[in-house]
Amino acid sequence: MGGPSMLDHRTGNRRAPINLRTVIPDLCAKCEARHIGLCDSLCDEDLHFLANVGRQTTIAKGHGFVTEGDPARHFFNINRGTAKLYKDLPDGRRQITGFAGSGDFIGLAADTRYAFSAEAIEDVHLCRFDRTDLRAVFGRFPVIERRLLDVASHELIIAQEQMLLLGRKTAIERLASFLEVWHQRAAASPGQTQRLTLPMTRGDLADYLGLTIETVSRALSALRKQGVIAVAADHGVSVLQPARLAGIAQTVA
Amino acid sequence: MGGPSMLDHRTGNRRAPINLRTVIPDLCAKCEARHIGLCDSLCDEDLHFLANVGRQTTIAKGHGFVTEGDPARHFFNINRGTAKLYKDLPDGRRQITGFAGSGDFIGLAADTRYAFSAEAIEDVHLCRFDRTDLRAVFGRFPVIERRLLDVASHELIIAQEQMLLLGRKTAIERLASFLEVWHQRAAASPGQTQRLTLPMTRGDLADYLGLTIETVSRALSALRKQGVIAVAADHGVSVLQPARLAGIAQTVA
DNA sequence: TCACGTCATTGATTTCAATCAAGGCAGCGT
DNA sequence: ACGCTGCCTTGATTGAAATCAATGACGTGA
Repeated sequence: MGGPSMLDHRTGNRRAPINLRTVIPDLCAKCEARHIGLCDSLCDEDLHFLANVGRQTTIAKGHGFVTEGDPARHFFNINRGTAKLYKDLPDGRRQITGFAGSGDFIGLAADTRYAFSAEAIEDVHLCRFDRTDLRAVFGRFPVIERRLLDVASHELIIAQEQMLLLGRKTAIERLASFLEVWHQRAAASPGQTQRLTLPMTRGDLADYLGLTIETVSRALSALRKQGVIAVAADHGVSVLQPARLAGIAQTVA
Repeated sequence: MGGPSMLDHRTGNRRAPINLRTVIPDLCAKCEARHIGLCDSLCDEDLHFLANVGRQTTIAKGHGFVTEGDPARHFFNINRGTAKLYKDLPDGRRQITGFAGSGDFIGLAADTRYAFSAEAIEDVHLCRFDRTDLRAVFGRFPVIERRLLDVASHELIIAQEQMLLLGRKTAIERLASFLEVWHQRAAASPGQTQRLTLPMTRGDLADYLGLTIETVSRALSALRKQGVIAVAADHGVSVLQPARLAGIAQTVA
């Protein structure tokens, strides 16, 4: 205790990039007992502190766990599964603002009340913790606050890209853009190359892309007939021609 | 030096809300010499530090000062005037992702490169500073980093609201939503009650709402014919029936 | 095995906003 | 005064996606 690495995590001046996917689950110290990883060393006091913060929870597929307008008491970090985040209009129209998967953080877009609703589209394992506790975490580990600002900035970039999609792209361009993003994400993680398994239904896709179910289906068929993708029964999609997909998606660079 | 207020701004534990509109311009210490206001007291070292950070600049109406894809070297804080932030597709389609006015912060939605372009739609006075300097500012005044996280969170909320607008609202609902927001904002600041002067052209409005110029014009005419608003020549709009406007806008709550 | 509900695909028709087109108005420089 | 340009409005027509409609595939439970 008191060594240089100790100082590091307190000041937040650590050089090595810290991935939130590893940082935040470690806050669920009580549940998963993976205390180390936040930084090189933690003192007993830190461990004791972390042991009382997060709370591991499981949300069954199809169940909501955040409701727009409710007091924003919690933050969430997803360990496994996928959730959809959405906003509804009084007459039932819905806009899905994003899908949150493993490692993703839910609850940034909230002031005193949640600005969105959230529902599990697969069984979701997540770590829940109080906003008040989070404030204490910031005080103790400034690097986390810095990291959250980076996360928020990145989400803003994504959001602006989605505005471009919703405001100015055609149906087929929207589908291609979506597949492009998920293809990139899948390719980034080591494993299979071009085969994707999308966890969401056509309805979710429609609500995400600002279209109807029928138009999503037609756009997928169009891409399939052009030989750009292959569609399987189990929500599986194979990207056969990534370059053409990117071209259709109007990806700038 | 060393008093309680000193401790406050160093630890960022100040209770009173700090408005970025007052905080960040003060970083332009060299230009405006309004050093006090960040917190109750600053030591000589702080003043010297602040005197070398921001740089006051003026951007003439119609001129761009951020280009999407360029290395993101600077942050900006607007002191006066309005800028539009936008993304373009290769074929010229444009989506304006937001308008930044007095006190607003530009540059959060950037990683190593800008994810958007920015152009002044009025003469803009802004304070420019380097991202590298900003990092040092964070180290010295943690309260600013905390405040920036709040700002980013709020922008995420706005962005999600805009996704709902672009993905699911009709033309007239989009116009009404836009006027509703600007009406609220204007009403919040003391002064005139219902009269707005919009700084942007119909074209900008169209690019912001995901419509065409003609459709924006028609929607404005429709609202005018319904007696909800009155439209003046100089981009002036008076909200005559705020409640009906909100109803048309499908504002949830 | 069958009935039922959910989800997806495809076709026919309608509709809302885009496009095409014309004209008005204000500012500006010559 | 004149023409010019940029900006806005309004009308006529077109078009892309929504809506309406029918059908098929799949999983589940009786």
